[in-house]
Amino acid sequence: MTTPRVRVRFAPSPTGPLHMGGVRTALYNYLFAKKHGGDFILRIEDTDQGRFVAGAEDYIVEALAWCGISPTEGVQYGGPHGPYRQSERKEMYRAYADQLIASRDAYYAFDTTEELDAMRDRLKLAKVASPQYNAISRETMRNSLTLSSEEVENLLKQGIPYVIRFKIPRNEEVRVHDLIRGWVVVNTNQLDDKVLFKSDGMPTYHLANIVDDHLMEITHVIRGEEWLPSAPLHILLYAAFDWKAPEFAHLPLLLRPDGNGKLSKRDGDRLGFPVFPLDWTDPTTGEKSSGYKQRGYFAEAFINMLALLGWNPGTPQEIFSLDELVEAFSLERVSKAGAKFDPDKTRWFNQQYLRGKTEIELASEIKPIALKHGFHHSEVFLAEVCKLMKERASFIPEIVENGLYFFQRPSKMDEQTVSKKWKAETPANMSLLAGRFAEIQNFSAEILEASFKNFLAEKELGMGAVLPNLRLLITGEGMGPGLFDTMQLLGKDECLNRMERSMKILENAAH
RNA sequence: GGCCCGUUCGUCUAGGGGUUAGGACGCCAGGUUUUCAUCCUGGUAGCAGGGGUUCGAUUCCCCUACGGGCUACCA
Repeated sequence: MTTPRVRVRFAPSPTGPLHMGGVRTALYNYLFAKKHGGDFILRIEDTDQGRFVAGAEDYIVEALAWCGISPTEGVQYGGPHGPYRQSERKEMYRAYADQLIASRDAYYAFDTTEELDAMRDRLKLAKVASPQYNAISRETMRNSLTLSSEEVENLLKQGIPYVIRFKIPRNEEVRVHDLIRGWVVVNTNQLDDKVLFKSDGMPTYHLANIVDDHLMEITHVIRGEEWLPSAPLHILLYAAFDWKAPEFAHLPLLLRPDGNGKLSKRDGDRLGFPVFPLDWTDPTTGEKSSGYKQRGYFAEAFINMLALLGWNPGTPQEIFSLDELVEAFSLERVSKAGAKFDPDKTRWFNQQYLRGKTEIELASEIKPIALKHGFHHSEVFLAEVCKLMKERASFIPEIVENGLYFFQRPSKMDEQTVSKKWKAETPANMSLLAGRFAEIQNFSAEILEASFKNFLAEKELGMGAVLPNLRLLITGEGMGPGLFDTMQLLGKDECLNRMERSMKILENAAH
């Protein structure tokens, strides 16, 4: 007997943008598939027509693509097990529901919403621990178990709306084996007769999921912990169809950074970090949410951070490329407890990746940002800026935003530096310095520095008294990268121009 | 409420019957730097509580507490 090829799936519903928790689930599926030389399938579970959100599917596909998680088969990718959108598989689910009716594992239920509510209220009043449609309460409801076959026939013929419910057996132990948690045992008395097929002609998640996983030959179901309570139902469903159930692995949840509870979009807004991979605008409300990509995060850093939230390689290594993650990944090293998301650590990861880039790579990254500011500088110039700013930025946009003076003349002088360093005798010294710089032919950092130091020696001045003021005139700031490097990049004419201009600004401000 | 899952520094985590309980992020201090950042060195801080089992429990078992998830004709 040969072990079947590993096949996993990520099966989101298109009800909105893909949350970073969803990205992590997709990532773990992808890593597991690649690790075992298997397939990663992207399936869209759009059986709830009421919650369908336009553009959500495209968002999911684009977000995964940005992350470098590419499905072997799936929606918008194609493959031999298609279609991969459940709404397009609608017809086939009905036959499976009928099969369970025929085998008496499922039944028709004609109860209205009002009747269901009344039943639950009644049970609540009777202090029943968990009021639900189950082996006991179904005896009092209108379904094909309580109604005569003629009545059922009649109702069906009349077109009375109905659902198909799964008949959960009474008082049986269901054992679910979870690759992360071990055995989980649940008594069927805790389970209710789940609706498998809705009155609108669509299957529910439970039916569609099991049927598709079977038809698509899924070997491992890796999904969020929120699905653990319904795993026993799924086991029962596989048994009813007489299908071999896949292996299960329920992933710990991603928790909010402060307090408790699972990470939500609200937390991102409140604490100022994205919860989505890409920007998203809600098509109905127009509400905008920012994404990691647009905030300047590298996909590799984002993925690296996500991989280590709930999994660890068992070695001190923290920086992993996607290929390295594939190599190192194993479900055994996934932790059981939920993990709080840490925006600071995410920033650190991004900084590590930024460091790893060459100046040329960074230059092409900042080009569009510079352009947005109206800066049309050459790539050579941009690369020089990146070289000077690289160590002082965690995000790509910071290179431009914290170094605006590379692109434009400063219009105001940093107040703190002015009040601390700018003295009565400073203007005279600055003018003298400008005169020295004007004589320099080869305007290089080395020569500038030498000239500057000569000046200090002659005037018997300290570095700390003069240099901050020179920086102020050139950049308008009290801090920044090596000043002589900055000046070399800006060039002689520009520097002299700035010195004169900035001194005028300071002069005017003094009056 | 019921059922299920979980609990090692503030956070992510390693470890596992005998360890000075290790690392990373953050934070703090010192050094380097004209400055800021980087970098280097060091520091702070943790086994939820109570019972067992054991020569010995943070590690195994039970209980409690706390946290989370589920409890729809949503996924």
